[in-house]
Amino acid sequence: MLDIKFLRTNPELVKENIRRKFQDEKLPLVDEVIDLDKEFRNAKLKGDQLRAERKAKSKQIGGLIAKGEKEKAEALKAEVTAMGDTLTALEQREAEVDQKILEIMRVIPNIIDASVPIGKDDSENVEIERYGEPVVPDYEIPYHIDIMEKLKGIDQVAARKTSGKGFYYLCGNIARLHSAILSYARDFMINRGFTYYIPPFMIRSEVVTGVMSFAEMEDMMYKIEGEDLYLIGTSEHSMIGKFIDTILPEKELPYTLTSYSPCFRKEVGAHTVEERGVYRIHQFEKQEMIVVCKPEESMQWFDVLWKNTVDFFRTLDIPVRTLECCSGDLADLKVKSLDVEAWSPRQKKYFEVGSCSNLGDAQARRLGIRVRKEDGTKYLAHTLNNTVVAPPRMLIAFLENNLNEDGSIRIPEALRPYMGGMEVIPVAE
RNA sequence: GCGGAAAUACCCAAGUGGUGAAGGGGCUCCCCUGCUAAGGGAGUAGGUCGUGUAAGAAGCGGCGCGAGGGUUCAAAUCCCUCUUUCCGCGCCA
Repeated sequence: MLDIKFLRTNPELVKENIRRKFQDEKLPLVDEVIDLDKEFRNAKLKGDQLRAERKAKSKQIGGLIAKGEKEKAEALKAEVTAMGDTLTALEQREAEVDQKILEIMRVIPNIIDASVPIGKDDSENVEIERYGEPVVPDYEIPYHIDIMEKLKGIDQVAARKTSGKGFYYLCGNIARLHSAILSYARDFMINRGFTYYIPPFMIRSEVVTGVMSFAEMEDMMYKIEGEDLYLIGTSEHSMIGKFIDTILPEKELPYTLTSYSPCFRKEVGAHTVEERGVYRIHQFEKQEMIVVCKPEESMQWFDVLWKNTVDFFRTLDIPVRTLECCSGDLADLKVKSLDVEAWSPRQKKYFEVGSCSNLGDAQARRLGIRVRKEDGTKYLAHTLNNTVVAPPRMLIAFLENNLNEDGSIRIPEALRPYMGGMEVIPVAE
């Protein structure tokens, strides 16, 4: 979310940014919100004046009553009552316009970083760098579900019975592998100086509407019936929610946090749940990183964050590449974003396993995340987030890249301590 | 889950409808004093919005006493809903 003052003084810049994101349909919103802003400030000024008058007169009434001058008091009362309707109407309009402004400001995209490549959609994202050799072995790599089934590691039939499409039972060594990856990811991030968090898995609607739009909420969030609670779609929801309306002492920055949580998503909308597979599902688990820092440091942290993910995957012998989101593929709140993609030897292409974002001060402005300097002055923090790993999806890459010809799975050295020393997951009898 | 009590500033805390939300501690500045302690004086309601401006300055104004509504000429104060904390009981991995 942009600062309305910034928009007011730089409307052309904001429009140019909208064009660069190929959202021309939003162009009229800029002038519209400028007009609304004018109206709001007008109404506010008039309202303030009326309120000041009411306040002063009410005090006079008190004085008159104390002195016993009842008639004068009554006359004054009538005056204040008379201005009541005007004020009520004004206040209503004020609130209405304010709400409208907020709605529009939430839709006008954040100013993208100068380094973001211009492009319409994800087909124009730009590859930054590859890490590791994308190998295609000379034996066939089966679909990941088939690999898992051969290892007796998944039961989707039962999951459909108990929970429906988009759920899974992981079992045996695959379930253990899943947990091992998360534990390893946790320690990996702790070793890089991040603080480990296990957040609430349910949050109040107040927090949900803070971190996403109503449309997103409808399409993603599961609501608990009869409670004002929603299942989180990512730990970012509770981790950023934690900072809503807070003023942080500057000396405590940066906050570098890594959180684990299950994630629940309805996945209504453009993509639907995968019929067969664990690529897009209603429930998964994820290790995440969150950084809250000074504005001048956010780009450095951005680099640190995505490199963490790359390093993590490399220690598991999975080739990855990073892909920079072009302007059109960048979510409205983001200044800059990179996808980390893992190699799929079966599909002979890379696929998304993580997403690293710098939100600049937009999220902080929307949620009231401020920093107080030693001298007492305040500014908005910058926020960033990135996936460390989301195992069910990453298992696809893991299994495909570490599959032996006989169907067994190599366990990379880094992971062995978390698998009880196991070097290979053997084919089930 | 039930019953009771509570929520005011950095901390403690007064305030049951009426002019500027007491008082104390702490903190900041000043005075006094070989130094320190003690003492004296001044300041200290965050935050946010508007106005103002070269400016995120000064000044002025609105809102603001856990949050949101309501009653009233006027609400920290009265009413309703919610949240949180403490105490007691119940339930529970």
